[in-house]
Amino acid sequence: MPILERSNPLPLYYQLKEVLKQQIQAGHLAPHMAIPSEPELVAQYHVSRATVRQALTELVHEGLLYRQHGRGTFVCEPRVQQRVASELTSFSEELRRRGLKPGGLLFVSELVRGSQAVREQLRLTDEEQVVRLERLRTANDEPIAYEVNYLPYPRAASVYQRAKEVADGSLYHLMSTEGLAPYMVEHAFRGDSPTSREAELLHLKENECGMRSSCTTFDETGAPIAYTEAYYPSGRFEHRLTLRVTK
Amino acid sequence: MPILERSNPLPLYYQLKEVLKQQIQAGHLAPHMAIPSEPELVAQYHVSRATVRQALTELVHEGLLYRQHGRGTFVCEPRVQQRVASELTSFSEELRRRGLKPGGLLFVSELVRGSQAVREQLRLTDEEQVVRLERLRTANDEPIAYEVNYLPYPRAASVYQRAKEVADGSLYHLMSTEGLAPYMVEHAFRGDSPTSREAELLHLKENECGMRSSCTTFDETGAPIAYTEAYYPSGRFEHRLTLRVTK
DNA sequence: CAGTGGTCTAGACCACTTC
DNA sequence: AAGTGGTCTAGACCACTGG
Repeated sequence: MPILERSNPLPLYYQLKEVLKQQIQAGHLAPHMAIPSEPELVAQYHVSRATVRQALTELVHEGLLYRQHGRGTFVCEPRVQQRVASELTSFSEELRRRGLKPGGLLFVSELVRGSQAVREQLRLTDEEQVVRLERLRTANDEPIAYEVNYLPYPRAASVYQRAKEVADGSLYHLMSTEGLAPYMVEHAFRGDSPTSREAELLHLKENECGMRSSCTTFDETGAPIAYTEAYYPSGRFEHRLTLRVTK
Repeated sequence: MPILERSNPLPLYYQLKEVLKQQIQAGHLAPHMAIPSEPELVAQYHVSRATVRQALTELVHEGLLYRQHGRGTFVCEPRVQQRVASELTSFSEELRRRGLKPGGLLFVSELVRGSQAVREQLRLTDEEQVVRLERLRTANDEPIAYEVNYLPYPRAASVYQRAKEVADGSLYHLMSTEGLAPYMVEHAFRGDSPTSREAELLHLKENECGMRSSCTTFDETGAPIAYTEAYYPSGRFEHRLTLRVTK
């Protein structure tokens, strides 16, 4: 049983969370098994019950544990653990998880005024411009999606300068390192036919149909930090999203 | 300033949450405005700081507030509040929000063995059957989606008996009242062409394309409680989902 | 009944922001 | 320096579950 380090700058509840996470991943705490009760954890790790409860409450929110009043605290199924943990993963990570090799081409990275729809979504003032990234995504070197990202300019200046890094990588990850951390996204999906440019880049026949998605990303304060439009031709990629119910 | 009732069976932190929610909705606490500090709330409502923090922490999780260390606690934008609150809404509610009149026809409600895909998703044993509901959804009396729901039978027996109620209503709501509360859903979307039955019911031309979705619903323990397949023809409905980033 | 998680208190010290 | 939220303690009583 590991001991929590009081000299460690990381909070005790956070250290306890990490210990429990590792025990779950290592299989010492199996799905649907009760973990030690709160008083037991208090005794084992020499912390107060409030600290134990803070650790457990956060693990419940992260989908690793569930509680039952009067019975105990239990380990969630791996299926739930993974899905809740992956509520927002990058496209490339998702491809790797499905055993595909992610790749991509960055066609354009430019500063433009943007269409009215884009300006509305990003709530720009009259003077502001947008960073526009145009990407062709590939899986095992086959084109599977055409994607255009828009970011509000003065705020995303540093992302613009590092735009070349996102050709086959994660825009969300780059944004997070530059002070534009996604907090919430709204996705919209609909069946649609491709534009001529999409048909060309994705090697589609005239009437081949697919799916179009729009996605607006917000930071913690509710400010829009990205707007993305993408086209997925039929049969090459399935978009998967995990939601939890807020009661 | 309302006073919390100690004789009320509802917990103090819960009463405080409700008071703050009402003040936000009534506009007494405007977006991006700081709410009273934690010590101020302690004094105003005569509760301990731990109680105040429990109320605030839950409101942060629900997307109504955000905290900034050293600065204060602030009200989220209505846009964020609404979207986070609607992480899983019923189809009919969603239509009403968009100003459309929801409706529907229940074609079939039956007990069947189910395809292998369905049986795998619901993790059925060899003896178990599934409840199958087949629905045509309408908005303003126009068909907009064809949907088939599967529920694991012995568990969903009471839902099966009340199946007629869900023709134009919410299956999730009915399930919740019958001990099958959704905790997590996994949605998958892809562009696709309609089957002949879908084309007929939705009045589609041969090559008209649309979107197909599959959705598996789980309860708190990770047990699958529903599996849904749906087809949305192009141009009639846009599927919107809100996600929050778990860090 | 004993054991579990749910609620609550009255303190304390710290890290961060602002002035 | 003053005020904010972040962490932590050592208790207490309650509601729910199980044998």
